[in-house]
Amino acid sequence: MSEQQELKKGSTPILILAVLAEGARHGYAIAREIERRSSDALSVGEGALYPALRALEREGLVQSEWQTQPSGPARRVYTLTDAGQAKLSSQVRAWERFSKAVNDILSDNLGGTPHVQPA
Amino acid sequence: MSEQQELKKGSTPILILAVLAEGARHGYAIAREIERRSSDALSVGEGALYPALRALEREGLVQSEWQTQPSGPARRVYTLTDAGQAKLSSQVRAWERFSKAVNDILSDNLGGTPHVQPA
DNA sequence: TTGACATACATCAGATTACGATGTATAATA
DNA sequence: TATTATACATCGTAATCTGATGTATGTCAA
Repeated sequence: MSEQQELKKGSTPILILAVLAEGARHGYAIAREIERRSSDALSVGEGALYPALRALEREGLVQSEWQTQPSGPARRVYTLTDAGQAKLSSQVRAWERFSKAVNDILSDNLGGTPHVQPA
Repeated sequence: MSEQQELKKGSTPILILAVLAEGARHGYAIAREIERRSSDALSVGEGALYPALRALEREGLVQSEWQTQPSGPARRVYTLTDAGQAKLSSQVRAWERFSKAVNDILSDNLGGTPHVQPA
């Protein structure tokens, strides 16, 4: 499947990778960070988050390690791998192409700058 | 489900509505138009197109009518309803919010203008 | 005339994904 | 004591996409 079609189906993995690019985090913190950075416009439910994290680890894009705390439950902390960083880069490019394509199709409804039609 | 979460799952309906906003078209022509207007960046396969059209009609967002041709197979021509036009408008706004939110999360990987951090 | 290709509809199995609920457990706060 | 927040995880259900397959018609080239 092409990366653009992956994006069409689910944006969760790219959002997780983007958050992890800033540094290692545990699952719950990733979800909160996605909400914070999108001003609560996006949220990844736990039923989507944990399966997605396991899939990313299975694909070698993230690594995880249990971390105990002096207080509170243990956390599984995720780190972006080199492969994950590379995947993020190509996914970001795919997102740019995808969102441009959608904007092109919606352009007449967006009220933006009119497009120049190729001859 | 919120409209933004609908977008996360599937962009096909909004693309179809946007094409139909320009005028009535039959299914096959809708698919070709989506490819054309996105410069082949997006395509809706037939296995996604026809079920999506039927769903849109079930929801009252489009209407269809069989049209015979002097030559070639009959076509089912779809027209946007008033409800469909209204839905398109709100979906376009939802798309703008959604893509902005994704861009906010990806911002550090996009190389665009840096964001001002709120105090 | 045969085959390939484009048009045009439609359905199906299989896979993926998301949602919402539920469950476990710890700790702080009211 | 009850609620809320943290933090993990799984499950059933629903929705959706892909790719394949099927039916037909029409055109065009070999």
